[in-house]
Amino acid sequence: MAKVASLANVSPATIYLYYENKQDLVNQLYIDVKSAYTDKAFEGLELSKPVKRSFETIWFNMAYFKINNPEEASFLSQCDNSPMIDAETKQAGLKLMQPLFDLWKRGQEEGIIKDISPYLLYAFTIYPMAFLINARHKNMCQLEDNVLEKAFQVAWDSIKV
Amino acid sequence: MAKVASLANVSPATIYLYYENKQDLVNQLYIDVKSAYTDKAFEGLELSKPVKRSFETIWFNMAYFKINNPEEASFLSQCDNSPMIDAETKQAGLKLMQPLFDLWKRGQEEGIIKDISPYLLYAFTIYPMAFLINARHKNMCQLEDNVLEKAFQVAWDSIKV
Amino acid sequence: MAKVASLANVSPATIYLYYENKQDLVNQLYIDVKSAYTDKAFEGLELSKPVKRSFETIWFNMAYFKINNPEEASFLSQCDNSPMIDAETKQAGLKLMQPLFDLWKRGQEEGIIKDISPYLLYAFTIYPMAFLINARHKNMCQLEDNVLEKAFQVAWDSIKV
Amino acid sequence: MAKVASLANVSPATIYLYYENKQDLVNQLYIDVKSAYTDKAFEGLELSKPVKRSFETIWFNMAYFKINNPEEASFLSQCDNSPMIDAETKQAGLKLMQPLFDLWKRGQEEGIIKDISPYLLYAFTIYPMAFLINARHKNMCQLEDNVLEKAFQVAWDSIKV
DNA sequence: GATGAATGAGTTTTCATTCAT
DNA sequence: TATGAATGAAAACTCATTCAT
Repeated sequence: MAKVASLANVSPATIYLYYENKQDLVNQLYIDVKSAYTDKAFEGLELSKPVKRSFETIWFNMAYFKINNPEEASFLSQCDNSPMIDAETKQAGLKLMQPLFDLWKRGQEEGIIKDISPYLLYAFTIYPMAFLINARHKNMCQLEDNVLEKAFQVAWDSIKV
Repeated sequence: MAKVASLANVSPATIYLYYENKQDLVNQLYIDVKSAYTDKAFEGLELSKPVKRSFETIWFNMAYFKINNPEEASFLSQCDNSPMIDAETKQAGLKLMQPLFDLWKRGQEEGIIKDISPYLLYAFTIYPMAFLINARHKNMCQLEDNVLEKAFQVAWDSIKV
Repeated sequence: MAKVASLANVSPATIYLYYENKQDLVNQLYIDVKSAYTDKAFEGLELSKPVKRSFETIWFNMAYFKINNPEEASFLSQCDNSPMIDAETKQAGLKLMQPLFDLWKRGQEEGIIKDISPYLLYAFTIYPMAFLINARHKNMCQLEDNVLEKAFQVAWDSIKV
Repeated sequence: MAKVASLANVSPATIYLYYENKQDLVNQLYIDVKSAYTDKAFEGLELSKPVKRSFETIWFNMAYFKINNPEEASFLSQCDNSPMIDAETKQAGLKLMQPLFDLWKRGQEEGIIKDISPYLLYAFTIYPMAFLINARHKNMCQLEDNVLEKAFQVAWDSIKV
């Protein structure tokens, strides 16, 4: 908290005017970052377009957000894989993904996407990005545009009927 | 460290006879758990069998390890998504996966598996399990055997040619 | 101070327009509550009545005040038994008891009350109430009217000649 | 806590090896001081002696303890009149007074002491001492031996049949 | 007169680490 | 090898007080 205060050029006590405690600060930050992420994700989404097209848009939006904002991406990935965020807040974070879940449902109704739980769809198409970004960040793998194209192909192959 | 010592029925000072400091303890623990995980993963692996068969064995071995050892799985997932483990140690952990990488290479040479970086293969077939186990742990999704079968199908579809 | 301000629907800064600092606020509050207490104590007092009669009136007035205003009673008792109030203010509080001291003096002149320091008289007849109210508050003892009558009897027996 | 640590010539952290937290420290201290007090109180008590004699012994023991240990006396009086000690611990403190309660019961069976609750007996004979010691400490009243004798007389008159 | 926002100087508590034995 | 006892340094948090508006 002292470091956060110092970065914000305020006294530690000031933080407590806006957040109940450290946990509350982290929770709210998580929601804020997740919102920025999903806002970007659904940017330029036209629901009149075919399901695959829309999914592609969302997928690349997410990928570019993570590539362009590695700190935010790393923060979200840490939060999602640890008990540092309480269940309630995580649930609220998931709700922000609703448009994607709706799209998948439409895809399933159209017989384009496998009829499986959204958790599975998420796990195999969106969640893998975190790993790739992480690896990229450590210079362990490149993510040029053609690799990204391939990655999307893999994601789509995994859930298309 | 005091809590670890207490759980081990040992004085805190004793820990420092075996580990240089906390970071060292965590690093070694990471390698130990990762070893237990990969040991299980490659159990019963017969390289004479076809690539898909072998991959299936490994995949289910991994899944069952995570389901049966949720604390270990959660620990590994936390480590892999945070800076708590240093890069060097993470690299050492990855090396333990070598047999899987070799198998994939063979699959690629046989024209069965997509010709993409092992990072992509890992990201889309193995990494997603962490999300599912996590979701399962929070009672957000079930992982009965038939769901597991479906999940494997998704994983395989993502990387098969 | 923030909590006090909030309960008063006022900004913390506003408190400092009326009180120099926290100590001053507590001091003034002490005098205010003590005044309310002694005001009640001497209510309906007719000095024409015999000493014992008047003392009885005062004693029961005090008892009922404490029973009906447990928060005020507890506050006074805390103040009187701690260094939180400065000596000067405590002295001022004692002065509010003057009518009782005068009554005792009269009783002593009439040879009805033991010829001892008013501190002793106070200690053995008034001060004990604090203990009883406290005990009552913790459901450790009842204080129905007949118990109160007995208590007064005890108090009177202690100082009557 | 820092001040306590400093007085004890230890680091603040050391306190937490012996006490869970500040509340626990205060609670244990309360019990310790109360024990020292009651130990003194019942010193030289011979139950073969008559009730009044025994009570006198206890009463003066208590008085001298408070006179000789004003800091301890003040601490106990602050604790007993404030919510700083939790109910459970206060109850434990009261149990240390058991021998006095037993004596009173005997006195009541012998028809020497008024047949009233021990809370009343305590409130009117023991509790007043706190006030006197306090007043003495502020040079508001003297407590020479003859005053003490008088005070005991008052106490005894209040509860004797 | 009133206040919203801020804070300096504290508070209690934690924790990785050490060292004499 | 093992440890009980200790701690320096820092953590999270609190609170009486101030001041520009």
